[in-house]
Amino acid sequence: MSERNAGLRTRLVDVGVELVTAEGVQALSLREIARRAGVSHGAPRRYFPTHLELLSAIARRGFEDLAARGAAALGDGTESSRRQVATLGRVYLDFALTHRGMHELMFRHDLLESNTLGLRDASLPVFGLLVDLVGRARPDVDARLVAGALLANLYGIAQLWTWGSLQLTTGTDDFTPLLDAALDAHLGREDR
Amino acid sequence: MSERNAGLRTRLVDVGVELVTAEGVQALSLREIARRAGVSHGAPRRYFPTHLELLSAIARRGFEDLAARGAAALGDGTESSRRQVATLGRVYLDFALTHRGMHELMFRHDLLESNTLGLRDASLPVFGLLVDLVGRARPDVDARLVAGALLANLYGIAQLWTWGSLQLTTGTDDFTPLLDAALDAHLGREDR
DNA sequence: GCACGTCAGTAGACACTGTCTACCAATGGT
DNA sequence: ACCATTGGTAGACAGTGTCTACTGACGTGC
Repeated sequence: MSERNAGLRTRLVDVGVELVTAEGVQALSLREIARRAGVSHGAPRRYFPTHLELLSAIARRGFEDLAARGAAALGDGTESSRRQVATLGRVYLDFALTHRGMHELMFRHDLLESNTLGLRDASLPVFGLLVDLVGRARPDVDARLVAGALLANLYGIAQLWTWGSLQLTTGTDDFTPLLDAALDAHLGREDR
Repeated sequence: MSERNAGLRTRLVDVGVELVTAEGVQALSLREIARRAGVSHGAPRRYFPTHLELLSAIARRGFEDLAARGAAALGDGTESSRRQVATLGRVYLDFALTHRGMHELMFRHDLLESNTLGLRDASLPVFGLLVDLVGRARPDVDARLVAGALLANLYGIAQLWTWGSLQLTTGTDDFTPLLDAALDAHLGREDR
């Protein structure tokens, strides 16, 4: 515990990340976070004028974490762009399913202050990279359109899967077939 | 207003449907619904033991509404299965974007009592029909898998579009290109 | 050395939420 | 005429986010 008193601002976000990871979004009440940080319920207001801004700061950690995992998985980027998109998709789905609370928070737009500059800054480059890779993998189509459709597909799979709506119909408890189906659909089936 | 006193049970659901349509999910507090129905805040408890069960009943109306619109749009089903899936997709996206509050509620699993029998009963047949049509349109693949992936794609498009995350990147304010991209991707491009 | 203003956090109030419990008034059956 | 069940009221309770008044501590200027 070196950051026992590392500034209340970051400590609140730390507590929030732990809390949403361990207990989910509904546990992220302002007063509970303050309690676990060992301060009064009015203290967070000094750094986060509203509850939503604190939640946005916590979600921002999620996007940064996801981006870091993506970058780590891509490595030096020597693989084909097609395979790079595949690994990005797998990293995203893995993240969404192992950090369900955080993933839910990251896309609960009613809980986030979307004009929080940091949020867009942390989430946009991921999408930019995806557009770039898709454009390289399929030079024949509108990359932004296909990337958008693919992103929507991945997000939808993540959501329906966490709700269990797809295990019943697909039969397995492995989302790989779904992921491959989406990648094949949007990028075409080639090397595998 | 013939149903001025049509039984509190259905009146509460009516009020909820109006409310979520007009003001969104966050307006659906138990006490506000009771207020607008002209009863005390404890009255709903007689018919809906918990808030979630009332919300589930409201969401059920959404699924029934959506299913009715789908059936009406399909007509007698003389078109090709490929085109039938296309119309279903368009009906769904239209519904999601013109009834944003209701659509959000329908997929807010943290607000719904999933073991509410009526909910699964109202939402499953829609998916069953989709699997059936996909199987007819693409007999060469696992229909349940492709239908699941397509459904996830449509849901993701609906969500990202309502958040405005896709208008920026695709340029237009018409979701048709995205819908067509998803359909072409999962069902193959043929008649158009 | 001392007043002064700023900063960080406390404590309490307010309106609102969902749930629970005690009560009450009507209604219909025997 | 009595009684029990039904359908709804009213108040309490713990919890929430926000707002405001207040309290110390700290550094700076004089």
